[in-house]
Amino acid sequence: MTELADKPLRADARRNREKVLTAARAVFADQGVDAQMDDVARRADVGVGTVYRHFPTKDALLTALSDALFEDIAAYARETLTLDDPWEAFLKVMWYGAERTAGDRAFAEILAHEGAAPVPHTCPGKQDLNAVGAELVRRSQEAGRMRPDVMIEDVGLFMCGIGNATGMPHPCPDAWRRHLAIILDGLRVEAASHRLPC
Amino acid sequence: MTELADKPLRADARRNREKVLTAARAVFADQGVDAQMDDVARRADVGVGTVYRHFPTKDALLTALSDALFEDIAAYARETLTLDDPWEAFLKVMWYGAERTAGDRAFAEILAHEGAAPVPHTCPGKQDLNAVGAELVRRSQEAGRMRPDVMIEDVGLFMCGIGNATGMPHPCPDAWRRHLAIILDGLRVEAASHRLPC
Amino acid sequence: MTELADKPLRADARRNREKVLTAARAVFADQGVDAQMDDVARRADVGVGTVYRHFPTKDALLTALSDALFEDIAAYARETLTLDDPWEAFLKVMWYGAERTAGDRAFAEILAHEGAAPVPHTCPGKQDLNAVGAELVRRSQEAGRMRPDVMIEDVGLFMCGIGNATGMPHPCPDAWRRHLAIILDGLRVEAASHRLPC
Amino acid sequence: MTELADKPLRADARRNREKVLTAARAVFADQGVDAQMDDVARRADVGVGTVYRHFPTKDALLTALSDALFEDIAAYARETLTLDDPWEAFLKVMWYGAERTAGDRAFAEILAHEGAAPVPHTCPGKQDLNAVGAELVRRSQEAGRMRPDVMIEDVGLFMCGIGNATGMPHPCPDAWRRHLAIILDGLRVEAASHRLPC
DNA sequence: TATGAATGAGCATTCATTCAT
DNA sequence: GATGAATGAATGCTCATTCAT
Repeated sequence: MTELADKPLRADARRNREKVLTAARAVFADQGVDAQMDDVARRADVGVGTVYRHFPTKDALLTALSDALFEDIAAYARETLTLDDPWEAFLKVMWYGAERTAGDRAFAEILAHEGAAPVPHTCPGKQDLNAVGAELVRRSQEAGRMRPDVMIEDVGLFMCGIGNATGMPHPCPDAWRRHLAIILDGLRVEAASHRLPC
Repeated sequence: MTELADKPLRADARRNREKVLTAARAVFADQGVDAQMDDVARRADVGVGTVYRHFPTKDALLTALSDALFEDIAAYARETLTLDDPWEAFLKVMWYGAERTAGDRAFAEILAHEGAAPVPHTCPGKQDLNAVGAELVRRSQEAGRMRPDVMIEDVGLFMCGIGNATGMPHPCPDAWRRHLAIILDGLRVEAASHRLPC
Repeated sequence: MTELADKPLRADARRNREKVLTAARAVFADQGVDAQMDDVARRADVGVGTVYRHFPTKDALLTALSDALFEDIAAYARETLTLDDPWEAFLKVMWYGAERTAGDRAFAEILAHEGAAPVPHTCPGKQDLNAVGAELVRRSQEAGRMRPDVMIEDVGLFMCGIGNATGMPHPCPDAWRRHLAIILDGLRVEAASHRLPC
Repeated sequence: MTELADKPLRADARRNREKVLTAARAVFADQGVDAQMDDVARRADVGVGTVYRHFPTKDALLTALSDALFEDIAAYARETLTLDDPWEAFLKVMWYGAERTAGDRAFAEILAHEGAAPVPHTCPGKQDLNAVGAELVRRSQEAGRMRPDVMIEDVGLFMCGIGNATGMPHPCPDAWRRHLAIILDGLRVEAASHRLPC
């Protein structure tokens, strides 16, 4: 009953939590948000009850997963802040984020339905990524490489588009790469033909 | 006994069919493909049976809705073929199509999940739009206005991205317009910084 | 509005009633009692409304059909009453009735579920057949050809058994003929090994 | 940790499975195959979900029920193989099987619609019963007690007939016993007046 | 009067979540 | 704590019957 007595248990619990998260990541990435909690449990080789012990609802699990992914991209982005060329840094982050998004069907779906999404707009990972992203955008614009009328919020739109482009019929494998390449070209100062609306 | 004689009956049915289509358009546009048939019926102010009389399955209804939208955009596109400037024509079609897509959550979802979609790849409206779209792309490229490495299939990706971007949190209303503007700038010959991958 | 004025209409109506009955006979004989009223209407080449004008419910239609079949068998049976040999007469009726039953899936099903059947026990055709059948049984027993412990009510059981035997897997086509042949042999005086129970 | 250790859980599930089976037996025996899954659940005093946990579809439940009944009769039949008199053995099995069939409306219906039945022709219980039944028939015929032109497949027809005859209006309770008695008399060598058709 | 479109209760099945073991 | 069986509201679809035209 003491805190020490719980420790071994907690280690066990943490291990289980990891098993659940890993399984959930695989299952949702593969089948999208409509995958079933039972599938997650089966893949984690635990009972559903255990999944629910760690994540009280399916939405909570999806949120944890998404937040971790946002956090991961944010961490990557933070590292690029040390690079000399902010535009190159921005490009790297976009390619990295798109790669992660394209590989995770549930994440792409969640990005897309942000309106009625299971994941709150304000989860920490997303906030983080927004902050670093904004800095990258600001520096790229200051360096005169990115068109000045782009806002950090626009970037979320790109990601969402990329994610959902996965799986669309297209003669090229990884067609999303073409999608992103065009967008990135459109973001360059040289590309701006008009000022963005709004 | 004349052909006109039985019109009244059909007129009634057609009126109801329109009511169903209108209701379905609203409900699915609003709630996406997971909206319920009962909601459609309720909104149309008819019984579910009536919905099913006109459209034998939910998928059939979704297909009818999507196909009509494809057809509508295709018709618009066909008109622009008479314009002198093919690039301007292409721009107009993109703006029109995006406008339609952005306002219809179900259509955007269907575009996005083309793989396992309820709507067959080969519905006539889609074929139509693809044909006219391809022509617009070809002419724009021949006129030296659109980067030559773009394929008609890429355009579907853009639409899908635009559609799913709707509803994302963004300080601008109609944020998708910014998304599209950037993409269109990225499509110009002047914007191409590298050849597209694949 | 006079009776005469209605006459032509009634002729029309009678013709329609016949069309419906004929179609219903074919449809129910083929698909059993679960066939749909719409199928009957389609086969009769009339609207469902017309079917319902002549027969207020599906059960009423099924009853009319069954009753006509009972009546038909009863008529056949009445003719055999003129034959010299009552046992031969009985045999003829059984073979005739079985033939009709085996060819009509709905009739067989209705015979089988008499308990919760759509058709009232007391429809005239059935009463008729019972009366003539009872006479045939009585005479056969008086002539010393049929075992004396058989009751007319037993005969209904045989028919039901025959009807439902149709369609069972069996190496012989018309396997029900074997079924009936055995039953008829079992009904002969010579066959009785014990008195029947009850 | 021993095999016995997780028995309690399984015991609980098995108890529920039994409850479902018992309820289903009663409900389907009473109302036939058209009885509803909700009724089964209500009668078993469990949620529908529980019924579906143990039997994935209604057909699977019906199959389990039928197969168990076939198996039960087959077991009974196997015991009679040790008796000296094969004809007596055959009679016992027929009476036993008929008793079981007469009390189960769904089973009788399934026997009758073998063609389009929910239960596969090849369920183990049925195969079993067929095998033992064929042996009983063969021995009865070798012993010169059963008419030689009877086939094992004919026996299925009798059962079906018996089962469906239940519930028909008849002055005797258990009228099917008279039906069976007559059939069995018809199967004796002495009863054969002609060779069976086909 | 005939038509067939409209109705809606009914039914098999699914799946997020709870809870007894 | 972990397990997985139990729960039951929800959902797509059917079909006997009604009723406006």
